[in-house]
Amino acid sequence: MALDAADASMNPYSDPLEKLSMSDPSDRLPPLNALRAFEAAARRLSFTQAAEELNVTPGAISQQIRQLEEYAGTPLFKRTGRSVLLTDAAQASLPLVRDAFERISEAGRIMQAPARKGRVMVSSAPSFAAKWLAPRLDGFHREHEETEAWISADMGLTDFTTADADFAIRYGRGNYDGLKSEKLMDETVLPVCSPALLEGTDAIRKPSDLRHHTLIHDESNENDPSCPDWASWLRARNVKDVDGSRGPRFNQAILVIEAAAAGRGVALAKRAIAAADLASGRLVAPFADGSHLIDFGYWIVYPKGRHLTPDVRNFIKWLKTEATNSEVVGV
Amino acid sequence: MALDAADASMNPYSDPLEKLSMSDPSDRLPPLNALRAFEAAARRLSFTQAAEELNVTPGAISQQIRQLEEYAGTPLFKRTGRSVLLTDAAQASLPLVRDAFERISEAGRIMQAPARKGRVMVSSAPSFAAKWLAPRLDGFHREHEETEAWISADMGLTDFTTADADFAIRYGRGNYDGLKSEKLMDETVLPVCSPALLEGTDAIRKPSDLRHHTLIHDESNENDPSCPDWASWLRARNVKDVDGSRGPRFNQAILVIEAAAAGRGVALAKRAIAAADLASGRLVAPFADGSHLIDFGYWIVYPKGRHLTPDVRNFIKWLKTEATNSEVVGV
DNA sequence: GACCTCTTTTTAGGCAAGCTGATCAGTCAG
DNA sequence: CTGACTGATCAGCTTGCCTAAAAAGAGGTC
Repeated sequence: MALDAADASMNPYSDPLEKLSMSDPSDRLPPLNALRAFEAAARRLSFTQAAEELNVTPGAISQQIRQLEEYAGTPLFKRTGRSVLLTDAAQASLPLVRDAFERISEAGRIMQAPARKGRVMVSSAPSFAAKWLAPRLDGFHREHEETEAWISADMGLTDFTTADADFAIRYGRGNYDGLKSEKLMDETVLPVCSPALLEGTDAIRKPSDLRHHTLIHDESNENDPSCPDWASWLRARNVKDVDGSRGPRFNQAILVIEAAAAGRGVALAKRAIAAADLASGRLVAPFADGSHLIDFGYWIVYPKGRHLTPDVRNFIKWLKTEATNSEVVGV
Repeated sequence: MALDAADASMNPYSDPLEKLSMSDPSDRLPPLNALRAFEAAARRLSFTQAAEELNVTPGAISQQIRQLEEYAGTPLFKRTGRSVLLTDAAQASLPLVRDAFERISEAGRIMQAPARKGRVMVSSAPSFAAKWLAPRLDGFHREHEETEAWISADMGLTDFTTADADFAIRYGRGNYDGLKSEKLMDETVLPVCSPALLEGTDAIRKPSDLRHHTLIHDESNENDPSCPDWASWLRARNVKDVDGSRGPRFNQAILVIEAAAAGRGVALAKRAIAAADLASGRLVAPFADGSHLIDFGYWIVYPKGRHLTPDVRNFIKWLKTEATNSEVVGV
């Protein structure tokens, strides 16, 4: 279908202009590695930080940017000595560059899919991984013998641009920029303690009995205003003669659980994290009505546009079933 | 907002799995240059052709593909000895890769926009460029002194992946895969000849007079069934005693025009290409009702998603005005 | 079945891109 | 002014990438 091959070349205009259409095709695309430096530098607005991110020296970034500016024929950064700013040309092209790299990253994952077959890699907060996820993993493996799950327990937000987890389980409100999230389950907090504390002279039977016991505090909930601390829990139950502020504090849910299980006192613990120990009898919930639903919950999170393999989808499906069961059973 | 920085690391699962999340981030993205080789090889289904396209040897492509396959951990091509086929992994990732490169290409253009300011680069068929576009260009330059137009007269389809024209003017039906097209103007064919042929003993006054003259044929219209040749033109006018098949044939519209202007005979010419010579009196249209509207026309064409600079938009606007004027005036 | 042709692959070797490390230069705070 | 931070530059080295040439397969042909 050479539709306009109709006309041919011998005309007075083709000669002096030929070099335009004949410009070396290899110049058509920007230098790709330079683009990566550009993207990082533009995102951080700092060559130094871009260099750290890409594990090279600032000099390397500087040269890559210069190369790209030679390609563009125009500056991409305004150097102000102390910091760098984007020029209009850079600003205008950046979204496309970023988008392109996201696609390339996703394409890379898809290419690797066959090699990863039978493997699901999940990133999760350590406490949740240890106390909720890990104990259930055998069940998944029994259902899906061909699939092995790799759990990566990470602190902090999972950065999907550098981590290579298939998805993450995050604790929060579910609103994550640029990420798709599906609710896994709600969370509730409730008082828990070692069964030993239900016996003896200071046996715990009602909230006011707490005055004889150590209160263990979980500071990992600072970001969640809906999550009660001991003070507000006691206030809600009209318990006046217990000081809700005393007692040890831990910044990790798992430490709270372990301290309570060791009999050090009564903790206001997350149900999901305490569940396994409640089931085994290592911990007990002394009050029937102690539970308190909070705003934060567990979410299955992955980048928008990510293609999930069948293995991953199976795992997520299983996770949701487990979550539903554990909520129904109250464990 | 370290939402799930709540939990920390000391748990039995973080150790053996740490290497997963800690995998070198530089491995996250596929090797970019290898990706370009992959895209070309996948499109052509041939390493050899991909090598030609990228101006390298087949060996280079082979190595790049191997490198990418090492990254993917799985083959991307099935080598059948005679040709190569895509594996599922390659097939699945290809659309994303292609998309990414389109964005990168577009980003590159945007980066170059400031350097190209004041320049509009148009690709057009040689005949149209010489006979319609070039004569009008002065008018554009008078209206937009700050903008210079560069005309690239190319045979064949403009390949926007290698050419760096801002847009192309194509002759055809306007349906081009993956390209956006806007109608510039229709085309009609009509008999034209040198004014000398209207005088003397064999002066042309009515179609049947053509029997005394040479018929010049334009073979550049083979693809357009709606475009009449001399035989069908004569048949439509019930002229029986003229042999519509005799006479010289040219495969380029501009040669047809020049032959007619030189007095060699009567040509069935495209109005747009003949217009300038008709206006100057170098050519005349011997018959009042000789025109015949055809299906093919002139289209302004550029890749979907291309960002047009103000200069380019001005030029296109001017082109459309010129086209409308020339159609109204019938020139 | 031997041969021919058209592939991709595999080597060794060379060139150039890219990085480093040190130095220079500009900006800003104290 | 000085110290601390930034990016720019340069020489030198490393490494990625390409070429050239030969090799290995797969069809097709005589």
